Amino acid sequence: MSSAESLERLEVALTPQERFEEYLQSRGQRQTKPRKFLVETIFAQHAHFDADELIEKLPRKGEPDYVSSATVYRSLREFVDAGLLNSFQLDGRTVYELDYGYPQHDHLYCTRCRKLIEFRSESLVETRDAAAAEHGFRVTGHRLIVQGVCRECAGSRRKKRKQDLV
Amino acid sequence: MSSAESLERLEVALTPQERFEEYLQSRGQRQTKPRKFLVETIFAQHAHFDADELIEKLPRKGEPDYVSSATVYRSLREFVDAGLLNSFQLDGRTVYELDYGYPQHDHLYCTRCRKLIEFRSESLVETRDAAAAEHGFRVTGHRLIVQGVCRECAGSRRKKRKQDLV
DNA sequence: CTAAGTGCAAATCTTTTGCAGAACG
DNA sequence: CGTTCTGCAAAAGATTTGCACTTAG
Repeated sequence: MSSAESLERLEVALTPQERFEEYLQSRGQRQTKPRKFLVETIFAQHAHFDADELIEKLPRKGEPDYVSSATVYRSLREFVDAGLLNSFQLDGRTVYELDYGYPQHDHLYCTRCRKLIEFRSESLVETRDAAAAEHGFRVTGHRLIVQGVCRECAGSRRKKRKQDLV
Repeated sequence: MSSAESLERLEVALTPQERFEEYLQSRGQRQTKPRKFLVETIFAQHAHFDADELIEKLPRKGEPDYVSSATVYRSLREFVDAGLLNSFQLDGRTVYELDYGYPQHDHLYCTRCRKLIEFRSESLVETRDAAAAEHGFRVTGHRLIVQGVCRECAGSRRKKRKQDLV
């Protein structure tokens, strides 16, 4: 999974597992071994990850607790739906991050080392709402990614690489 | 191509064709019939579009000026590189918009009708830069999409659809 | 001429889906 | 027990790529 400068975790009433259980019950769905195992694995660390990176960390086919990738993909969507995870697109793939128990934030994306840095900005939300209001637009959320070069990469003065995208 | 509330076009010294020609020359690449035709088609209107929508508007196989989709994809990337177009990800696909000759802006995305509304905000950029500065991050650009419901859709009180994503 | 560009078809990559058997409640 | 889930493999959708032929300069 990718490294990332992270924000503090918040106090929450329920554990992710409990919260997910509520979600499942409310929809007549079942608490299963793969789902439990995935929630556990994902919340065992704070990091951004995509489906593939998650699958890499899981037991392989044949080993105990193996989960097929179809189930991984299906579960990730449920977790987003349940409010456990957030997702967004980056360089073509879907990136997930912990949402439940973490404050709303945005990202700085270093195009050199591909690191995602989280940051909070109150005024950003205000500006967003003001702009939306001018268009009679009712905001439900937003996705902001600021591209650039992080402190570390800027320090080690390397020349721009071809991969510095978008 | 999708409808969109649009911003004014700016004054620019070169036409998109000329600008692209410069780009090609600077890299020892060639001005070809397909490339010329694509630039012409794309800049003939202001709209957001993806590769597939563009291909739909082009002549079919067998007709004059037909361009293979491989070439469409290849060219779109060149146009972005050349600064003619901008691109971003939306609902899984790559969306393009005219960049050369248009002011920098962000988007409101209506999750009901899928319309993209452009808006400008000076303070947004300032806020972005301030936040980035706190992390010693050198900004090269950003991508912001504000999700919600546009005036028209909010007016015609329809209930939320399943597709109201992220 | 000859390097760059194009069309075609096949290959990738990521994610989704149909289905038969497994497992919750 | 009746559903809901899962694993498997195949499908799908978007984009890329290898290659032989075409074309711009």
